[in-house]
Amino acid sequence: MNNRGAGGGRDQGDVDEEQTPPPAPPPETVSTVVGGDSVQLVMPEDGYEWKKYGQKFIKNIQKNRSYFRCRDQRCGAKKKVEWHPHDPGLNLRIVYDGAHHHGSPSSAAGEGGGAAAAANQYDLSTQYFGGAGARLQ
DNA sequence: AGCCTTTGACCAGCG
DNA sequence: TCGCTGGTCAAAGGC
Ligand SMILES: [Zn+2]
Repeated sequence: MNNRGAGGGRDQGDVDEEQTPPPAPPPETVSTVVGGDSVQLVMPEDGYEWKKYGQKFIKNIQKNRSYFRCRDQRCGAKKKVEWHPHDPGLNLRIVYDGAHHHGSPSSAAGEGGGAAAAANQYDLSTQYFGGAGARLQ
C-alpha cells in the first residue's frame, strides 16, 4: 500500500537560508518546564494554529527541522522550526514563510481570549530524547 | 465523529 | 555520472 499517489516530491533549490519574514511575532522563547525529572518543551503560541506535517534532521546544519503549515490551506503560510537535537531552547530558530489571508492574530486560537499561556505541547523530543518524556496527549 | 499527530518513502536538483 | 540531501505527501491510530 505504499501508493504515495500524487504528492511525490516537489523540489526547491535553496537549502540553507536565514531570514525572519515580516510578521515578527513576539519574542519566541522555549520554556523548559521541569516537572520532577522530565523536561518538556513548550512551544509558545504565536497567535496562529499550525499543523505539523514533517520532521527531519538536516545534516547540513546538524539541526532538527520541523515543518508546520497553517491550518488554512488558502492561507499558504508555513512555519519551520529548527532546534538542536541535544540542546533545544539553546538555539531554537523559527522561520515564517508566506503570509496569512484570514484575519490577523489577535488572540491565540488555542487560548480562547484569556491571558493564559496557551502552549502547544509538540513533542520536539519524541524520538530524539528517547522516551525521557512521556507523551501526554 | 472529527481532528490531530507521527513515520517512512519517494522525487528532483545540484556539486 | 553518481550520490546525497531536502521537502512533501499519505496512511493509520488515539483521545
Ligand atoms: Zn494562516
